Amino acid sequence: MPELPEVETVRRTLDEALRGREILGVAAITWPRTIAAPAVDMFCGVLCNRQIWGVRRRAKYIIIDLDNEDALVVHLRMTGRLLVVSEDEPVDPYTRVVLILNGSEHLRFRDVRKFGRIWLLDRAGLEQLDRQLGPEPLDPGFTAEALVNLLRGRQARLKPLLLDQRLIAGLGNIYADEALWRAGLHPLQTAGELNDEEVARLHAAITAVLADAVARRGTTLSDYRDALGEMGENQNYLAVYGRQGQPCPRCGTPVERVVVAQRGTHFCPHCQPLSSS
DNA sequence: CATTACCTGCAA
DNA sequence: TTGCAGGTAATG
Repeated sequence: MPELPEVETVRRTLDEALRGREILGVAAITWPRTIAAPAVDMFCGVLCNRQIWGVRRRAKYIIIDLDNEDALVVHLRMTGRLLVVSEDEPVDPYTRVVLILNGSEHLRFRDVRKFGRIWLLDRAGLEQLDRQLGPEPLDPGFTAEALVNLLRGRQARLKPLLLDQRLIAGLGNIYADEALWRAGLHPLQTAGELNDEEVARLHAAITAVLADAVARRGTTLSDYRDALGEMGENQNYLAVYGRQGQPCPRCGTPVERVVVAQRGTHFCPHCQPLSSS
């Protein structure tokens, strides 16, 4: 479900709700595989009576910094939600982990498909995670020149490359398609064949698509909600994702859907020609 | 590079 | 009943 804009929106709402708060204990872990590391006993022991410094994001990971320099790291995968609610709120059947906060509230992890994972990592673990991930596309250091260097010599096609978190961190299936549409580039285009002007267009498209979606608090197609349970608005502004058969907003040509690297891929055959330059 | 696995719900 | 879904890791 969630890509960079959704995770960033969860981070912001979570930081507001959790900064300075205390985790008093673990009320329930009803799907233990959610806890990826460490073992559940140690997980609960370390979390008990920890204060929360703040909430950060790296790629699609939520990082909740704790007062002992460990961090609770959460990946929502497809259907995960992190919710701050009153302890009186009924626990719905898809809730997998419940943490008890001071002030009679819960931090709940809800996840229909059980793909989401939570880690309790020390500083070394956080650094290792960071090293596995490519640059943050909304950081100032992510320039068009940086993207030129990342794509140079690459034989892979653009769509799968944009989904590779080791190259650029945070894009997923929605925003990869939206960025390629905005840049006027075909998803099957060989990355290394782009000229500098095309890479500059792709860079501008990636940053604009992500920034716009953050401003609209993410895309809610079904499961995604922020930490207060609110939906996003960006689903009302998608150009091609999920719009196969409907007119391209730029030229009116019907949007096509193909499968690339096992992922549904949406594009405008007129605005996104496959060139061989 | 492609396929499978992890899971459940929902629409066709 | 089948296939598909916003993600990623583990296999050939």
